[in-house]
Amino acid sequence: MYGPSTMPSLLSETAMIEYNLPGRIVRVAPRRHFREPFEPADEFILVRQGLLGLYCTNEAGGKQIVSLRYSGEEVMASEFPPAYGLVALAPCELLVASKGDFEECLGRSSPFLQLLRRRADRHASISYEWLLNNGRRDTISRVAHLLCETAVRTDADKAGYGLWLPFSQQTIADITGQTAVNVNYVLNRLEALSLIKREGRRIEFLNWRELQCLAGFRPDYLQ
Amino acid sequence: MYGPSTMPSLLSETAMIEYNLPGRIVRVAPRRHFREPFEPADEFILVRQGLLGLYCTNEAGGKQIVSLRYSGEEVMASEFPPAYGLVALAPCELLVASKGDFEECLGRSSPFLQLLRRRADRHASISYEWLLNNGRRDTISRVAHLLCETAVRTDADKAGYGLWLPFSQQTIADITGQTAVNVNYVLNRLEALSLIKREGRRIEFLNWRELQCLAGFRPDYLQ
DNA sequence: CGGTTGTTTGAACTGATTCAATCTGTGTGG
DNA sequence: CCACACAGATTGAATCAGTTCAAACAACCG
Repeated sequence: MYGPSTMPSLLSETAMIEYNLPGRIVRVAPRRHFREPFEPADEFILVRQGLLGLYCTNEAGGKQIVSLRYSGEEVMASEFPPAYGLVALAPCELLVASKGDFEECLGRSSPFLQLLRRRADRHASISYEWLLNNGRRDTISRVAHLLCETAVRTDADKAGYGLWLPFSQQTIADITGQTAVNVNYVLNRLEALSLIKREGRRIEFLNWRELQCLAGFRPDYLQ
Repeated sequence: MYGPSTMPSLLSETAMIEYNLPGRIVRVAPRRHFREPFEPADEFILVRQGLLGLYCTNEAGGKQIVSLRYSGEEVMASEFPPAYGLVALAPCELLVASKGDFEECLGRSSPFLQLLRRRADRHASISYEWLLNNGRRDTISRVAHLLCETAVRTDADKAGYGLWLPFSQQTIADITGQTAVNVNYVLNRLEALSLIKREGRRIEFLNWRELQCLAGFRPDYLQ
């Protein structure tokens, strides 16, 4: 994919994709659905800026966010229309490439393939952790866990100024499988426990160690 | 991987793996843990017979089964020790191959790679569906959904003699994130609704259509 | 300014858990 | 063949975590 001298050495993984894959840039406003469940997904998507959520819905209209793609991460094309749709959880700038171009690029470059395998692996690990979270932890631990994961994935400062949460409380509810009302209670509880301090969506971690413990958070699964 | 004339044409996908990948055969008794969480996973595993569960545990010892691998399916090797362990949910016969041999085989054959990508895709779809299930459906729908999924994945007869469930009620609880006691209630409820009939672990589907509806089951995600 | 999205709070309700006990089937060793 | 152990299934009663419904409030944006 990249010849030894044709590419700057400290280009990040993501830039490596962007550099090699032809595609169009699409901007999506927050809360907009970029793709509905069961629509064909014959395009590869790279999130250049923003945050994309993969969501499923049940018959009653309940929404469950099943995966998050932060800036620099990707959504694979799939052979069959997937059961999940895509929402922009923040203003997004996407690089959208055709499946053909993507496959071609994949066939051309072994490092590119390696990279995507590693990433698929990581997404799977996170799914498993979320299943554990939603299946076997109470709501306060679930929210605490999401805070920890978000801090690590966005590389937030765990001691100083903290984390700017990219989620509304409703979105936290959609991720952790509960109601927005309860998320509000739980955030207050975390604050009452002196584990975090809140100002709007900004979260300051008052006791990162203790919060991880309550959440059962072990960053290993993020590699 | 296979030359046009060196391989019988109706060999299944799985046989294709088995045929090409050197490895040792391991037998695992039911309920035995084949690998604990956070142990290195430097081997590729093919389930030749039986049923393997990938599970995670929380601090309190609660177990969550996060994925199932039926006969013919595989567990990938991973670069880092994964947070999940492996349990045999039925007597298992596994083909265990070294990561080196696996990678070599992968590099050699493009169809093999395609196959594994398709499978990884499917595993991801199932994880997403499980997240929706555990996050946004009540316990009766969750169990109904698992019954439907199991019937389709094991290719059970949906009208006639039905399905032999490979799970104890505790295992169903570990998959659907509830207690074994409640699973028992729920199975009785499904029977009272005349959706299924039970004799031990054998499930007869009295109204497959209606059961799918209650479960919110759409087989699409299984391809 | 008015409309929309998001946050907060209270009170009533309920689905599911917890704890505890009993019962069934199955395999094992004496 | 019986006795025993063990995994699994079943049932009941008390409790509680989290939902639901409803309403008010704050913040944001064009």
